Amino acid sequence: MHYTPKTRRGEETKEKLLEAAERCFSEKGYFQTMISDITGLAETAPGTFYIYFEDKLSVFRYLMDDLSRRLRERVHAALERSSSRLDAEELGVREFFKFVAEHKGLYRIVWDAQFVDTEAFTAYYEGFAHAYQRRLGQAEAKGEVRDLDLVALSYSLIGIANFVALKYVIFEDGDVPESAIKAVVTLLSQGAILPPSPEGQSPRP
Amino acid sequence: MHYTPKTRRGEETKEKLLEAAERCFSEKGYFQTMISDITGLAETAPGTFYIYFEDKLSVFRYLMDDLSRRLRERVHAALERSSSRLDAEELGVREFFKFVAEHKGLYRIVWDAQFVDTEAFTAYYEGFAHAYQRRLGQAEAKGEVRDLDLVALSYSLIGIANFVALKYVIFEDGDVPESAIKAVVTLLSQGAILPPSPEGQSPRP
Amino acid sequence: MHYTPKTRRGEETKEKLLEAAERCFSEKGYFQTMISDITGLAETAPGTFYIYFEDKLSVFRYLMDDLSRRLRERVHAALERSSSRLDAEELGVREFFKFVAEHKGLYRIVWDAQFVDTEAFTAYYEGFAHAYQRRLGQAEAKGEVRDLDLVALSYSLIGIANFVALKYVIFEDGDVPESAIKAVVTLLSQGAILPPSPEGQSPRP
Amino acid sequence: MHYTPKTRRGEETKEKLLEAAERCFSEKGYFQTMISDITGLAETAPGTFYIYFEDKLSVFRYLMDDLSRRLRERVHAALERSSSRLDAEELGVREFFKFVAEHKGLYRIVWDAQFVDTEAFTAYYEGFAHAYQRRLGQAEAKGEVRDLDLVALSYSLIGIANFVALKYVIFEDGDVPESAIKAVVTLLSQGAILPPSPEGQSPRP
DNA sequence: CATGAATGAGATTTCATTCAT
DNA sequence: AATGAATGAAATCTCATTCAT
Repeated sequence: MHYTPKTRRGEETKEKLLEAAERCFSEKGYFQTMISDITGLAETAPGTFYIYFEDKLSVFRYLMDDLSRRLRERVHAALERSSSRLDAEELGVREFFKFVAEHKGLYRIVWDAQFVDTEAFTAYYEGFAHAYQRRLGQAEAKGEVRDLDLVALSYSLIGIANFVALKYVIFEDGDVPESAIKAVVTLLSQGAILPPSPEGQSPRP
Repeated sequence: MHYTPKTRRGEETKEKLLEAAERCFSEKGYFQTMISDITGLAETAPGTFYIYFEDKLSVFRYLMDDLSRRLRERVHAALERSSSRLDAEELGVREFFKFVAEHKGLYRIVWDAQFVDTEAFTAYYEGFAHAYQRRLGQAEAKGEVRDLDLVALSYSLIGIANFVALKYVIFEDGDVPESAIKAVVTLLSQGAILPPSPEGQSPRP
Repeated sequence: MHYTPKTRRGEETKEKLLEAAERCFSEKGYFQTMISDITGLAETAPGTFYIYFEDKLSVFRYLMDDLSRRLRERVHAALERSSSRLDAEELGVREFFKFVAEHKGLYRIVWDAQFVDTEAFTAYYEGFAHAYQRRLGQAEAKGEVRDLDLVALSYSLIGIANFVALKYVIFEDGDVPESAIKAVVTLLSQGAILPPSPEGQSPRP
Repeated sequence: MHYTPKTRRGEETKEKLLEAAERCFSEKGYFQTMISDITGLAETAPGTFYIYFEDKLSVFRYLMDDLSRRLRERVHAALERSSSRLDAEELGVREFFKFVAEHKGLYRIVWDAQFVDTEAFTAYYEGFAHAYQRRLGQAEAKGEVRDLDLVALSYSLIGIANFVALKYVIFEDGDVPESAIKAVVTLLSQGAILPPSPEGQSPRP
């Protein structure tokens, strides 16, 4: 697979290349990143890249996997601290938003993956969704989740987290405000769209 | 802008090229689509492409705009038929899923847009979100929507629709089942994650 | 050779194409002029060009010949009116400057010719030079021209006229001032560079 | 600007490319020279050209500047050795003819420049003319040049040198004969066209 | 290990010319 | 006569990858 450096210097070079690749991919996307962009940023000669990596796709895959693993770990750790399913959801999205803000670049890479490496892209989301469905299933058994299509539900929840992050972190380049988190949690727990009441008065939750 | 054909034959050729471009982009993505793929599929000489379009980006933009316009029209028409906000949401997502299923190709193009044309990508979602926020605001005044951060809410709803479509239409290449639509509508109206019941069967971590 | 139009309309079209070609060649040069520039300016379809001309080179040659012929005629007519060789030179350069100013475009075409059609280019200048040498030879016999290498002399005189025109007409886009004509005539008749006089005083002509 | 090679090998390659470009441009002109002609002659792969130069125009400009600089240096050095203005003119044209003969290629490039790069073309001649005018002005103060329009005079002298070189070096592919140099020097110092004397005898200067 | 020059296949793009209408 | 769409050969340019030093 990847060449494993045998010296301290080699390790540093590989590290520099990986960091440079992450930045390039996240800023310009996979296809618009040239090897020379990466080696330029890493301040190495073009040929050096091929000492450590097979080719462009190989670094991309490595970064995808790395991203995916780190995100899972983080979210998983957050869930450990939760006392209820609703709590878990809130901690989960908070952690997710934090992760996205910290690794804006890596996060963007995922969007690019569908055409670079369709399988990796599918696997990424399906992996998340399956774990989610398992947890939702357990919670359902305990009466903490309504009896609904869990596949649809898991993708709905992933969609919410992704698009709220997209808006605040990617488009606005900021943090997700508390009001938004409250909106998400309320939507999850009570819904947001109310049936028309005959008298039209605002309902009490 | 685009060259406007002066004869029937020219019109047909331009049409063929647009269709070919749509198919190529949706199957291989923007960057992996070569002009020669497009002209090959359209069965024209390479040069013919340049009679009608400036370059690859120009066709891409055209398709993006076209997609956006058609989707809005469809959803808007659906909303006209709705009797309540909740009804509107249901009709809206149904129409959206139908559109995605019918134009799977065009829909995929949007995902590719962020690196091809960041502005167009942002504009696309922001356009949708604004319209959504306006409608939610009106519904809120009528007590049909909870008093929540409407920006976060609009992006949540867009996220739900997009990811459910991603799962069933793109990943599974099928239709969105009724059970999924029911899950979405229930989530919107009543929420899906319930607070731990007072009887307190303690959740297991 | 060229197609000869059989109708009034055809004649007009050919005329329009020739005028357009002249303007394009003179503004952008031969190689940078595209057939579509010419037909665009002439307001005809691209195909129409090929009804009247074999190809691009063919129009270029036509224009070169035309230019050459017209210039000769003009200069020749001027020389007819001259009473002495010196007079002829003055009238000749005046007529040349006038012609260049009136046909700035056509004149420029000549410069382009050396690479388009080396032979035409050589022929153009050699033609001029020969005629010049003949006249200078006659004048020499009459004691109106010094006994010098007439080939060198003819090219010197052509060079003077061309570069003075280049400066004032092409670079400055104006007319050649009287002072410049006086300088040229004085140079021709008395020279301009004086030997160093021991006392260093300005000489009297 | 241009890429600066970091190794001896790179330097050699750049040099080979420059020489090849010079030869191609001078033989076929700018527009008819293809990059592949240059790389073919330099015996490199097509892509190698783009390591060292941005594009065709960039090499052309480089060669123009180089030519101009070298010619100035040569002529300047010649003038240093002159004892009078007339002497300077003779040494100047001799040096010029020698330079043109040695660098026939580079010299031809200039003629092509007006459509390739109008500004460079104008700058080239204007640069020469200005320097010339300065020197003529100084000589005039010393009574070594007649009181004439110096702009016209400088372009006349440049024109003479250029067209005499054109004839003997470019057209004839030989050297400028002594008789031609004598003709030029005589023209400059005493003129060549004499006013008609009533008796028709050769005048004495 | 690192370098950076060289490669060359392949992509984009141009445009003179043809030809059916 | 005129049109203008279509052609396709040829030119420009890119960039992942190799390899001698």
